[in-house]
Amino acid sequence: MLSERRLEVLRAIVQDYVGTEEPVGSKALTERHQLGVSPATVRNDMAFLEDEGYIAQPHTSAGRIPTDKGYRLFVDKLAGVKPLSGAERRAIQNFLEGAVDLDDVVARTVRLLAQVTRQVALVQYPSLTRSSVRHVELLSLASARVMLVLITDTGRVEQRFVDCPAPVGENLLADLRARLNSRIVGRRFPDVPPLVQDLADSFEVDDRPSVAAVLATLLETLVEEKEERIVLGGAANLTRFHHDFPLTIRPVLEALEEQMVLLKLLGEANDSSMTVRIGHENFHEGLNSTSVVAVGYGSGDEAVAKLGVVGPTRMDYPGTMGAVRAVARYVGQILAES
Amino acid sequence: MLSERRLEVLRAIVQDYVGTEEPVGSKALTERHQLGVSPATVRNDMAFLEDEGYIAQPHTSAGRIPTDKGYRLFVDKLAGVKPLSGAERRAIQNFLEGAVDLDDVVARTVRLLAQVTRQVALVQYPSLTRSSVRHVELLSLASARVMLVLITDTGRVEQRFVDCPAPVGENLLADLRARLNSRIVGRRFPDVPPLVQDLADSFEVDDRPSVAAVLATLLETLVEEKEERIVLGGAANLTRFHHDFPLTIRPVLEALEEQMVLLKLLGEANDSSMTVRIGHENFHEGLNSTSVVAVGYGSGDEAVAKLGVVGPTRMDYPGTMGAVRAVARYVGQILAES
DNA sequence: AGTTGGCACTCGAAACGGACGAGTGCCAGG
DNA sequence: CCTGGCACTCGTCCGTTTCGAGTGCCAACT
Repeated sequence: MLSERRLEVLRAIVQDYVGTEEPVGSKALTERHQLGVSPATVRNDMAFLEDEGYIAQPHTSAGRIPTDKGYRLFVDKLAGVKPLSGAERRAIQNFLEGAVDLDDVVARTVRLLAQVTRQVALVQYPSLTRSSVRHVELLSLASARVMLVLITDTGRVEQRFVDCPAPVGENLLADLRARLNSRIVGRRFPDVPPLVQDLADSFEVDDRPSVAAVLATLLETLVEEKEERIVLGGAANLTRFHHDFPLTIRPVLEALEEQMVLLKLLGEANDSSMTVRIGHENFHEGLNSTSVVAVGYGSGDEAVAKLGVVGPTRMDYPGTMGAVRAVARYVGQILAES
Repeated sequence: MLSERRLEVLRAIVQDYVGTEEPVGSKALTERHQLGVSPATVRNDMAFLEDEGYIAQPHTSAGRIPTDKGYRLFVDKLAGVKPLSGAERRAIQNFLEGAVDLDDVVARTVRLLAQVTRQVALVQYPSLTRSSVRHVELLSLASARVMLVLITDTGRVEQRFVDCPAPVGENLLADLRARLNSRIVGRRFPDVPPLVQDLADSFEVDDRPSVAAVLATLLETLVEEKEERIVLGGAANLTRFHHDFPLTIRPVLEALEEQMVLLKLLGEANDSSMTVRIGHENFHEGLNSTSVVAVGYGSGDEAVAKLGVVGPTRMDYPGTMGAVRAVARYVGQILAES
């Protein structure tokens, strides 16, 4: 077990390194923090911390920098969540309240988050699988071509084209629309399939294939994963770190363009509590020197999607966590109002 | 006027510089191209070209690089549009045909364009102002709260919330929906306003304020500019150039995050023909060493939106122009089919 | 007039090398 | 267990040198 003072030394190292971005030595530490001991003692502690894998030195005769394990300990045990100032909170609220629709809420959120944290922001669209149905609309485009529009309680709209095996009349369409809505409006997506399973049977034999086609498309839309879109912003902030190596920025940019990767980054986070994944804890090369701070947000008690930021492992964790949490809360409020 | 050979020298300089990314000298030029003259002669020509402002030298005793003016001449007079290979064309077509809806078409297009050109790709959503109305749907959310859904012939869907001054019954809603659709379906957006101007008058006095509110929101949606969204991809390609200066990548990334800037970049392009804007011709600092190649695309004869790429001024213009044009054509085909 | 070879010159990039100093590990004494 | 002292390491900084690609100019040639 680490003694109280050694923990304190680790905390000091993390704080200084995050501030200066330079390896921190024993002398500088004692000068900038009241540890009550001499540099020599700190050196011993540092040697111990290094043996345990919490810190490392880039090269001999240089200062120490925290390892992923060190940051992990810092986040778990040593760091609180720094709340935002009142002014910042008001600014967030004002900015979000100007949004006109869901797209706008998401767009504003991502900009806001990038600006406040000065890092790369990720915002997942309210997930379909946790949403419920507000309305289903069917439109006739051509005789055998139908457009299906699905509206969720989070304000999201999905549309699909359906090619039916037989012509579909307006009466049939109206009938289907009415029955469909009466059955599934207000239902959660996962609950829908059993509710519509036998719906085709109640129609004329000739119409059943067409009805089945529409239903199939509907169910497909409900489970569609690819539509768990994630919006990204603040990529320019990447240039604030890595100032030496455009080489290191490359893989990060590439990773950020892969929706699948982003989904994983946010997706593995636990539902409501905040998740911090540090360095190699992200299962993706190229993100090995970045950390992800993510948290769920939602219109009510339950999280419907996630948002978060991606930054260097050497980030200001307390501040970032505070900002992420605050933004998530306000977005939740805004969504609840609409 | 420039002699034939001097033009040839300029072309050779552009080609070599684009290939090697290094200033090109007189000796190397004569070795790599059959100009039929000696380095000394080329030196004279270079001096002339420099006087005229087509090329410049980064420092004394270095080779020459083309200026913006030089690239301009190259693009206008010396370069053709290099068509893609058959294999590339087939790959494009296959990739685009897998799209399931408009969002998917756009997403695939931007990825494709970034991949083919190995640069940053921009794709503008089919513009609202050139679209026509396919259907308007009205849904009751709460007694005095209505959701308006507008569907365009390009498959795009816009939704808005409307807060009405008075409760809106289902009958009223159905009535309004029917009348609205009968008047404006199939119309171009700019033609809509006069068609609905007097619509409120034909309703009960009590209902008129609510109807007016819905109409107001509808008209607002029609003219909304901000929704001329532009999707961007391939930002990682930025790191292929600028390998020396992460300093230069910064402003570009920042500019690319501003929707307004992107709109301008694409928007000033002429309707159907291809536009190439080189270096300072882009009215935005930070994009002074980048060029934009843009072209309109559309489902029919007319362009409904633009797409293009952003790359360094030292880009392969013929190849890029060929790729951009090819992608635009195939996207147009795909849109026409759906 | 246009082209060519020769030549002196410029100047950035790369290689070299020593001084500097922050930082370390270790040890003996408090 | 803490502390001051000390020898050692090694990366960074900075001035110097070397090297060579490239240039401009000029006289000679066609």
